[in-house]
Amino acid sequence: MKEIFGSASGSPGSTPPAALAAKVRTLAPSMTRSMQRVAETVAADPAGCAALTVTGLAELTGTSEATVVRTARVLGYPGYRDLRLALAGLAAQQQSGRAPALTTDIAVDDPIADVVAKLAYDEQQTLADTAAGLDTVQLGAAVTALAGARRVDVYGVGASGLVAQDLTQKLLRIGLIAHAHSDPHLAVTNAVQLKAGDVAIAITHSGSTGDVIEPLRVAFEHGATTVAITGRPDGAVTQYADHILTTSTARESELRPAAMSSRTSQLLVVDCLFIGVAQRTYEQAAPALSASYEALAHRHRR
Amino acid sequence: MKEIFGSASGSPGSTPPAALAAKVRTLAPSMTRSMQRVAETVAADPAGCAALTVTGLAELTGTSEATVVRTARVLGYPGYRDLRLALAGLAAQQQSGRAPALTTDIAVDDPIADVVAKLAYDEQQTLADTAAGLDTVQLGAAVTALAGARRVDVYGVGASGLVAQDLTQKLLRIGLIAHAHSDPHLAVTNAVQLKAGDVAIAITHSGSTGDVIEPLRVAFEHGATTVAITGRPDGAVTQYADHILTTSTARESELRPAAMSSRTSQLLVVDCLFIGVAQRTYEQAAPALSASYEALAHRHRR
DNA sequence: GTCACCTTTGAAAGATATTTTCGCGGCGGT
DNA sequence: ACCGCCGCGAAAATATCTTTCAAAGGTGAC
Repeated sequence: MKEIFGSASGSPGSTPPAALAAKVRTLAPSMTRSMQRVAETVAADPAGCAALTVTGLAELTGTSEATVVRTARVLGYPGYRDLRLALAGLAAQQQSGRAPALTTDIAVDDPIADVVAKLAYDEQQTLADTAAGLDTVQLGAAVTALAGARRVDVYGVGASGLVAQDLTQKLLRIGLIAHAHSDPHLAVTNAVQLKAGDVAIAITHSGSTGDVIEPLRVAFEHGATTVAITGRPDGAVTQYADHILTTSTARESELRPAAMSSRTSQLLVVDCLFIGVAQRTYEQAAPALSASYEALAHRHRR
Repeated sequence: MKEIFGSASGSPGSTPPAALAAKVRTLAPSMTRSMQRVAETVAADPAGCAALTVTGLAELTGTSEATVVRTARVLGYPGYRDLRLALAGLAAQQQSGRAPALTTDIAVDDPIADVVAKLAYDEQQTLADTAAGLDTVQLGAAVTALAGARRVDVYGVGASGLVAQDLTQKLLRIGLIAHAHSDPHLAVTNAVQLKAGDVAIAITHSGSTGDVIEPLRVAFEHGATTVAITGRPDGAVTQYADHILTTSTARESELRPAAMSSRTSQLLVVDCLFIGVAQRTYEQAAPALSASYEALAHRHRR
C-alpha cells in the first residue's frame, strides 16, 4: 500500500513546488554522482522531464530507475510519481509566467496561433475598458426608458447595423416591440411615428454617421426618449441623445479595422441594456425567454 | 486575464493545460452521466483530484476506473495519467496567482454596476476559453481554403445569423465573394451552385440546427470545402465539415441565455478567420481595406 | 405492453509504471 | 593485498493504469 497523501484537498501543506532549482543546489552536495545527474536534468527542464516515466528519465540520465526514485526521495517527495506531478505544476507555472508579450500589433507574418492570442487579448482589453468607462447612471436611465417603452427603434448601419439587430432580437425575446433599421430612409420614415414613451437608439462608432443621426434627430424632435451608443461622446449624434452610452476603442491597425473592437464594445453595452431590461421586467421576461427557447427546440436534429 | 500559452517549448503536442473548465463545459453534453460526474469533480477541484489515483477518483465519484479513463479520453488526454499531470499543472497555476473573481451569477436584483462588471468578466472569460480551445491547425486549414476560394457561402440562423453576416461583411471588404444566408431554402438553393474550390461555412452553437446543417450537407456533397463553427464538436453538423472550429460555452443562467456567450465566442473565431485571410492575401486585402474606408468617409458629418 | 437493440457501466483481466530488493563491483582503510 | 562499506543497477514485487467483456439499463418500434 503506497501512496499516502493527506486527505485535505487543496492543502498547501506540502512543499511549495517553486524553488526546485534552489533545492537541487542545496541538496546536491549530499547526493551521489548519479543522483546529481538526475537532479540537474530535472531542474534544467521540468517540463520535459514531467513527460517522462521513471524508465525514460533513467535512460536519459544514463542511470537506473532506482536512482531516479532515490533522487526523488532526497528532493522531498514520497516517490517519483509525486516528483513528476510537482514537475508538471512547475512547468505550467513557468509557462504562464512568461505570457504577456502580446502587446505587439498583429503583423502580416504572425503565425496563426499568435493571431488568436493577440485578438483574444485585445478584445478582452476592449471589454475591460468598456466596462470601466460605462456610465452606470446613464445606463440605468436608458434601461428605465426601455423597460417602459411602448416601442423601440434601433438605428445602425454597417457593422453597427448587426449590433442593432442583435439588440432588437434580444428585446423581442422578452416581449418588447423593437425594430432595427439599417435603411436610412425607412429609419426616418419610421422615426416620424415615434412619440413620448417610445425609445430610439442610435449606434455609431464614429458618432458622426449621418444615416444614423438623422433618424435619431427626428425621433428626438417627436418627443421619443433617445439613446446614443457611440465611441465619441462629443460626436454629432449626442446632440439629439437624452442618454449617452460610451463605447471604448482599441488602437486599430492596418489588419485590424476599428470596426472590430468597436463591435465588441457595442455588444457589451447592448448586453447590459438587455439584462437590465430583463431584470426590470422579470415577471414578463422570464416566461418569454423560456417560451422562445421551447419554440425552437424542434429545429434541432438528433 | 487567463493563460495564453506561448510557443510551448519542450512539451510535445499535448493539450495546453488551460481552460479545463471550459473544455468540460463544451464536452459535457456529449458525455454520459457518470462521465459528467467525473468531469465535474475534476473541474471543481483540480488540485484535489491530482492527488488521487484512478481508483481513488473512481471511488470518490462513485464510478469505476474504466469510466474515469474514458472521461480522460474525452477531455483529450491519452489516459488518466496525462489528465492527472495536466491537473497538477492547473492546480499549481491556480495557487500561484489568481484573482478570486466574481463567480456569482447575475441575479434579478443585482445593481446595474454589478451587471456590467459580471457581464464583462464573463465575456472576457469566454474569449480566453475560446482562444485556448481553438485548434490552430483546423483554423489554418480553414484560412487556406478561404484565401483561395472562388466563392464563400456562410450559413447561420438566429443569433448565429448575425455572426454569419459579420463574417461576410468583412470578407467582402477584402475582396472575397461572400454571401450570408439565413433563409434555409435560399441557402440550399445556393449551396447547389457550389463546387470544388468554393467554401461553405456553417455557424451553429448547438451543432444540430437543421436549417444550417442542410445547406452545409449540400455544399459538402457538391465538393465545396466545408467549415463548421460550433460549440458542439460532436454535433450533427460536423459530419459534413472538413474543418471544425470549436467555440466555447459559458455557463448560462436564466437571465443570461447561452446565445450571448456563444456569440462572443463565434465572433472571435470569425475575426481570427478574417485576419488570417487578410494576412494570406495581404497584397490584395490592404488596398481593398483602405478603399472601403475611403468610400465611407463622406457619410460622416463634421 | 413487449421485444429487440443500443448505450452505458463496472468487474476483472491484462499491460505499464513504480518501488523495492538484492547483490555486484569499486574504493579507501588497514 | 584483504576487508568492509557505499553507490549502483538488474530484476522481482507491487501499485497503478488500461482494456476487455458481459450485464444492467434505457429507448424506440411494433
